[in-house]
Formats: sequence, structure tokens, C-alpha cells
Amino acid sequence: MNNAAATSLTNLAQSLRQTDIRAVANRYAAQLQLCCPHSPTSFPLARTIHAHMIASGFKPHGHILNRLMDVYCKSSHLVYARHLFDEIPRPDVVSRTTLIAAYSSAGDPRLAREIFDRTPLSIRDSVCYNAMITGYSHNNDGHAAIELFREMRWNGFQPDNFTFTSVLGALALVADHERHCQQLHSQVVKSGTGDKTSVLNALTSVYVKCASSPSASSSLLMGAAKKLFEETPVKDELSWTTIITGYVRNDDLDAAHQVFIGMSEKLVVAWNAMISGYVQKGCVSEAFGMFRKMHGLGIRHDEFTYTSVLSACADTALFPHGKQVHAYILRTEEKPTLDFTLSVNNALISLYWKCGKVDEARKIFEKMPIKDIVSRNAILSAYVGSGRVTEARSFFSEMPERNLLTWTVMISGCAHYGLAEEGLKLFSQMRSHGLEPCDYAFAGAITSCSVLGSLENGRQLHAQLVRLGFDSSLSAGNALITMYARCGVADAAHCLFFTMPFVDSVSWNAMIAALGQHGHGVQALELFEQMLKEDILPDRITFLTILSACSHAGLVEEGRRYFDSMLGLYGIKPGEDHYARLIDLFCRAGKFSEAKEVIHKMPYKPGAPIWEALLAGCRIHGNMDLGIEAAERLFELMPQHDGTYVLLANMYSSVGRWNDRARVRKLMRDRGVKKEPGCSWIEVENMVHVFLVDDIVHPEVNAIYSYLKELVSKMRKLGYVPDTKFVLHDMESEQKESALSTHSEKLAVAFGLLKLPIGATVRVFKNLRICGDCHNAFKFMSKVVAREIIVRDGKRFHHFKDGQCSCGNYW
DNA sequence: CTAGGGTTAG
Repeated sequence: MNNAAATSLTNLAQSLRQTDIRAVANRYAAQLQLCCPHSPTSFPLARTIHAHMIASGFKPHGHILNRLMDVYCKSSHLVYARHLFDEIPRPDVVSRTTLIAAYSSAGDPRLAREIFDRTPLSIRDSVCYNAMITGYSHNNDGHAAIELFREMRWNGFQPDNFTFTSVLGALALVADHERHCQQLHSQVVKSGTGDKTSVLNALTSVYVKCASSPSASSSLLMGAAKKLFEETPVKDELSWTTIITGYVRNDDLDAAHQVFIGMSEKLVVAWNAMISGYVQKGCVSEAFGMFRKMHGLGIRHDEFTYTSVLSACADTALFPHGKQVHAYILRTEEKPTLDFTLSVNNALISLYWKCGKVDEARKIFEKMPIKDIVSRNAILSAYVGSGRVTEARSFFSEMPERNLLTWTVMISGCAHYGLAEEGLKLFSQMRSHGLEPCDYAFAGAITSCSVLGSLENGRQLHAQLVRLGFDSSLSAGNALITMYARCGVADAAHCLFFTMPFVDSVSWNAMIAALGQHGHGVQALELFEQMLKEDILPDRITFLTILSACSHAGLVEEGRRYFDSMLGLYGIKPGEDHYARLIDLFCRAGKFSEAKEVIHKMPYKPGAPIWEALLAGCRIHGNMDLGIEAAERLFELMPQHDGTYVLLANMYSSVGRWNDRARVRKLMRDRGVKKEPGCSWIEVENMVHVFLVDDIVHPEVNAIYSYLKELVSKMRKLGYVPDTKFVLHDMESEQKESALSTHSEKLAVAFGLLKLPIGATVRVFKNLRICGDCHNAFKFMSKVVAREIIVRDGKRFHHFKDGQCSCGNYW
């Protein structure tokens, strides 16, 4: 055989093999086409095909490789895709783009950017830029998205409709989006994509978002949005819903409805947009009207319709309505998809628990064929929201996955139920899991600081909040007002309140409460009047706060007048809690006949809070008979409550009725009632130091006792006489009834004076009410050491300065 | 291979 013949044979064999390979490749390609990207069977199918390739020695490349990678990515098996990618020497731009998109949607734009950066400029195209821009925008990095868009244009790539929709989406994430918006609008026009429905929708959407930013001139920008919508030649579902929700967000339900009416075809999404709009704005009957109209026109409700309507029922406690919808769903939806079942059941869980049916909510949860993080968070919220802390804790600890909301619910729950240490621990645990807290989580942690009186910790959280850009957050701001006030820095609370960019009724309530607790009753009332002037409607909390403020400052007539205005001017029916505070107001001022009259006239059967207020007032004024009556009622209503026994025993001892006092003590012992031990604490150098009565546990007790002794002798020279009556006054000194007994608040104050920088204000916290002798002693002490001493007790604040207390002995 | 809206957990 000559050489020519040999060459020809080799060629033939090669070409045969090539056609062979091409045929194989086509077969693989056809098989891979059968993998539906998001179906659950796609991954095992792809694995089988891939395994077959490996066995037959076929090396995937080109579009087959890319298709295989894409299937792996879409079924969240990125590792397999990456493995394939790493095996090819020079991956093409399509496989790179596939990975960029996959990393982005997996929440890792940094890995995506790594691939992007390693892609040579020569093989880049618009698509890979688009994928990366979207990646940033989906991961909330608007600036990076815009920056990359600039780079793309700088490098000479032509933006297309995908580019514009992505970058327009990213605009909403940055602060000055209004300026960018107009620039991009003109670029769209120049690019020739200005007639594309998708781009026009995205532009409309950005104008809508601009309009709803607080500083914007909404009507002008909504006008621009409307114009864009009207000039969209081919409108799709999105065009309609974008403009409808745009109006809803900008509080123009009528305009939204006008657009809706002008719709030629009745799209379910548009109905849903209207319904959810009505729900969000609290127009429940309108929402229901549309829901029924859909049914009448034969338009099928979907999961979005149901969830909107159910959440409306949940938030307005329309349980019967919600239950009817539940029944209707069970009747009409015969073959619901898993997605449908999941979201509808999630909405049902929140309906049931918000209407007080926690156990039924749990039953729904148990029966769900699939559950997700939303279902679990809803159950957790149910337990937390209804005060079932133990169940919440165990449910939380067994959750298979947790997200930002999970932690936030637990943290704010702990704060709300006074489990402050646990709340702060969870907050730091959450961060050590790499989760960035949102403003609600911060608010929870800050509330824990208020409970503990941990000012330093609270200040640090405030600083972090500002650094993270949450400084305009309402929830965090309101929590901070309370924190500063409850840590004794009323000025800081005031300053914050007046510098907050937006405030709501909660902020006003918090600030009024701050003034009231610190004994500034008149200022509290002035602030309330200012609130009314600014057209903020008071709520039931406002009045609770106002009544307390009046009570602390002895403003009896004012308090009575505001109480009367509740129903008369604002249509708020006073609850039993309001009556209790009114009675407290009268009793503290010694006006017992008024108090009794209120009790007789009020529309409630007097419960524990009423008798407690009465008893406390009787103790202050030594009204024995009425006090005993109140105590008797309380023994019936809550025999295990320690406070009643303590107050009654103290009343007896103050008039020397020792036998009666002993009888109360015995009663307490016989019923196994334990007195909550009094304890005081103080924060020094970011550490909380706790003291009990006659403390011998704190490492520095010896120094404290000798310092106290020194102080007392100086105080005596100014006229201080230790009041031995108060040794018996508080049952802290149960075991050791000698005049030497030292209350926890004295220890904490002395410790503060010793440890804090010279001249620094001493802030001490006590769980129970401050003892009378301590109250007297601190007046002298503030003079002797020439420092301000602030004590927060269970009820209010006492500022001791120059021998005086801010409470004016009225507490 | 890449985009844009309507819902449920505080």
C-alpha cells in the first residue's frame, strides 16, 4: 500500500469516528433536552446521562457541556457544575455565564465575580455582563450593579433590554436613585430599546419606587410612571400590575382602581394587586368585595388571592370570615399544587394564631404535606406572640433551619417577656452564625438593654445601627428612645426623638412615657398636646402613659380630664388597665372617696390591677381599713402573689401592729408564697454588677461596707438619721432584722461611687420599689459626694441631686 | 447563559 492510500484510510476512519461521535453527541443533546430545568427529576436524569458519558469515554463539550452544567445549576447542585467547569481547559463564555448566574442566585456574588473577572475581555459578551449585574442586584448590592453597568459601557458593550431591566431593578437599592433614573431613561431612549415592554415596565417600576421615597414629589413621579405605562405599545400582565401596585404604594387606591377598570382582559394578577392593595391600606370590605366579584365572574382565585384575603382577616380579627374562606378553599380546590398548599396553609397558620387559636394553628402545621421556613416562623411567632415562651424555646431549638426572621422573633420575644440576658445572648449567637441583624433584631436587643439598664451596651448598639445605615428605622429609633429613658438618660431620649427623621405614635408614646417616668409630668402633658397639634391620633397606650405621668407627678385634675376625653373626644373605650391607673392616680393623692366612686361606676368587675392600685395607695396614706379590704380581695384573686402579703405586712408594721404582721407572714409561709428577693444592679465598665440585701457574694463587699460606713458618718453630720422603721418596711431583711442590715440599692450605689469616674452620674436599678430609708439616705449621699444619683425602681425614676429627689417624695 | 410584578413569618 502506498502512502497516499494509507492517508486516505486514516482519514476515512477519522471521519467515520467523527460522524460516530457527532451521532452520539446528538443523542446526548436530545436526552439532555428532556431534563426540565426545575423539575425534581432533572438532576437524577442528568446524573445518569453524565455517568453514561464517562463510561463511554465521551468528553462533553460545547453546548452539551453547557446544558449539563445548566441542569446541575438549576437543580442546586453547583458543586457538580463547578467540577465539570474546572475540567475544561478554556471554558467558553456561555459556561462561564451559567456559573455566574448560579453563584449569584445561590447568594454568593463574590464567587460569581471571580469567574467574571477571569473571563477575558475578548470573549465577553453582553449576556455575561447582564448576568453579573443581575447577580449584584439580587444580592442587594445596587452600587456594584450600577458600577458594572458603567464598566460595561466603557468597554464598548451595547446594553440590551436585559441589561436595562437589570440595572433599573438595581436602582431601587441605592439612595439617590431619582438622579440615576432620569439618566437611565434617556439612555434607554437612545439605545432603541425604548419600545420594549420589559424595559418600559422596569422604567415604570423605578419611577413608582422614586415616587414612594419620602422626600420625593410623588404626584410628579407617579405622573411620569403613568405616562410610561400609557405609552407602552404592547402591555402585558406586568405592565398592569406595576402601575396598579404603584398607585397602591403611593396611597392612591382610587387611581389604582381607575387603571384596573380600564383593563380589557381580566388578569388574575391585577385582581390580586388590587386586593392586596386594599388589604394593606386596611380597606377590608373592598378587598372582600373584589374577592367575591372574582368568584362571580368565574375568575379562579389563586394562592396569592387567598393569602391576601386571609391575612386581612388575621390582622382585623375577622375570624369567622377567615374560617369561611378556609372552608371555601377546601371545597373548591380539588387538586391543589404543593406550592399552593404551602403558601395558603402558611397564611392559615397566621390567621388561626392571630385570632387566638394557637393549638389549631399547630394542628394545621402538623398536617401540612410540606413545610418551609415561613411555616416554622409562623408557628414560632404564634408561641412567642401568645406568651408561650417555653414552647417557643423548644420549637426554636429544634428548627432545622433558621433565618433572620427566626432569630428576630426570638430576640424580640425575649425582650418583651423580660428575658433580657437570653435575648442578648441570642443576638450575639445570631451574629456569630454570620447573620447580619435587621433593624427589628436591633430593636429587640436594644429593648433587652432597657430592661437590664445596660446603657453602655445600648450605646454600642446605637453606634452599630448608625454605621449599618439603620438610623432612620422607626422600630430601632423607638426602642432607643425607651432604652435611653429606661437607662436614666432622659436627655438622650429627648434628643433622639427630635432628630428622628420619621416618627409615629409609638415614638410619641415612648417619649411621653420617658418624661412621665422621670417625674416630668407637666412636660409629658405638653408633649401630648403637641402630638395632638401635629395630628397624630392618640391610642390606648398613649392614655395609659398619660395617666401614669399624671400619677407620678400628682396631677390629679389633669389626669381625670384626660381620662374623660378618651371616650368623649377620641372614641377609645377605657379598659380595665386605664381604670386601674385612674384609681392609682386618686389613691396616691389620698383621694379615696373618688377612687371608690370610680370602682362603683366602672363597667368592669374590679380585678387584681384595681385592688393593687388601691392597696398601694392605702399603704402610702396609712388607710388601714380600705387597705385590708383590698388585700382580702387580692388574696382571693391571686393567693400566690407575694406583693400583697408584703404590702399588708408593711402596713401593719408601720403602725406597730406586730401581731397582725406576724399573722400575715404566717399566712404567707403556710401558703408557700415566696417573696421575690430584692436586688439592685449597676453597670460599671460594660459589666453588670448585681447585689442582694446584705450581700456577701460580690468580691468587693468589704470595700463597699467600709466606704458606706464612712459615708454614713458624713451624712449624719448633715442630719441624716437612719430610719429603723424601714428595716422592717421591706421584707428584704427577713432573715436578719437588725438596724445594720444593708439594702441592695445602698450597696449598688456605694459601689458605683467607688468605681465610676469622679463626678460621673451613678445609675442604679432595682427590681422592686426603692426602700424609704434608702430614698432618704441617697438624698444626703448626693450632697456629701456632690454627685447625681439616679435610681430606677420597679415603678419610676428618682434623681437625687443636692439633697433633693426629683420625685418630690411623691411616689 | 441574562430581566421586570402580585403573598405568607415581626
